[in-house]
Amino acid sequence: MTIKEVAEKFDMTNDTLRYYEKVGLVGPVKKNSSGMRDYSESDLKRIEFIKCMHSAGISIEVLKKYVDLYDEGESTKLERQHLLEEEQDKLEEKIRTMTEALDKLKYKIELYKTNKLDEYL
Amino acid sequence: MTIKEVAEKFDMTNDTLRYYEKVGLVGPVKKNSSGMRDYSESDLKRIEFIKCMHSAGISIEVLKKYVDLYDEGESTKLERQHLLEEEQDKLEEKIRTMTEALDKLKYKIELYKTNKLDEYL
DNA sequence: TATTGACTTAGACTAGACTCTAAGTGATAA
DNA sequence: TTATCACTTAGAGTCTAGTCTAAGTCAATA
Repeated sequence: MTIKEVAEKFDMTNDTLRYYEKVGLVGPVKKNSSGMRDYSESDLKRIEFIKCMHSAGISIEVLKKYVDLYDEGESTKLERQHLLEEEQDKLEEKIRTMTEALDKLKYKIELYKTNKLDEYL
Repeated sequence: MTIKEVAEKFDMTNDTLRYYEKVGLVGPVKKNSSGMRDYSESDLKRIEFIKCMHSAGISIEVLKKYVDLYDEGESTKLERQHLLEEEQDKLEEKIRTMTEALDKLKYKIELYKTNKLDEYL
């Protein structure tokens, strides 16, 4: 699969895909006889996982660490699990924070709708 | 209330408070006779609201726009409401995205725990 | 009185995550 | 066969949201 096709599939830019490869999140991606990237199935699966995790707010740095541990092999299994568990905690905390903010936002919108605004902001 | 006290109360830095004032999110904060900031109750309420919304991922730019509309007065009420409704939609979408990612993360951790990992990454 | 410490300002710097530019290569269409 | 187009690289530039620095002021303590 070409870089363009991958970019379209995952709705990201070619630049972002090359950037992910440069920092070592993906690949190195195989090149065809003309030197152009040809993404494999497993490249695609990595990209999907990374995109999903990154869109949830997990940093490139943390994802890179995970990928590096993965590439080191079996011996890092437990460390990888712990890394994921930490990210799970952070993610749950973030969702809580956002849900709280959402509630406040909804309350404020309610004030607007019922014309009961007399507050600061 | 001094800048230090406010920073402690909301767990942010003096620098961030000055930055918020510089971009017009808060204040202008009153100064005492020695030229030092003395935050009022309504400054504190703004800061609390802004901190909460920003921690949920609403950008400084959007918050600034809201504050500016607020300061323009009554006539912008409907526009402000619409702005908040848009942010509500975005926030709900973000929470959905993050919840999806969280589910995938939990599933992956389960694979680690039951030693069923045979996948990519 | 001298120094310490918390504040003030303007403005430079930083990190993270891209995003763009310039210069070049290879395959295909006119 | 020349032009066009999608790709390649290295490296520079951008944006957001701070964060830090330098130089200075003021009040309180040694």
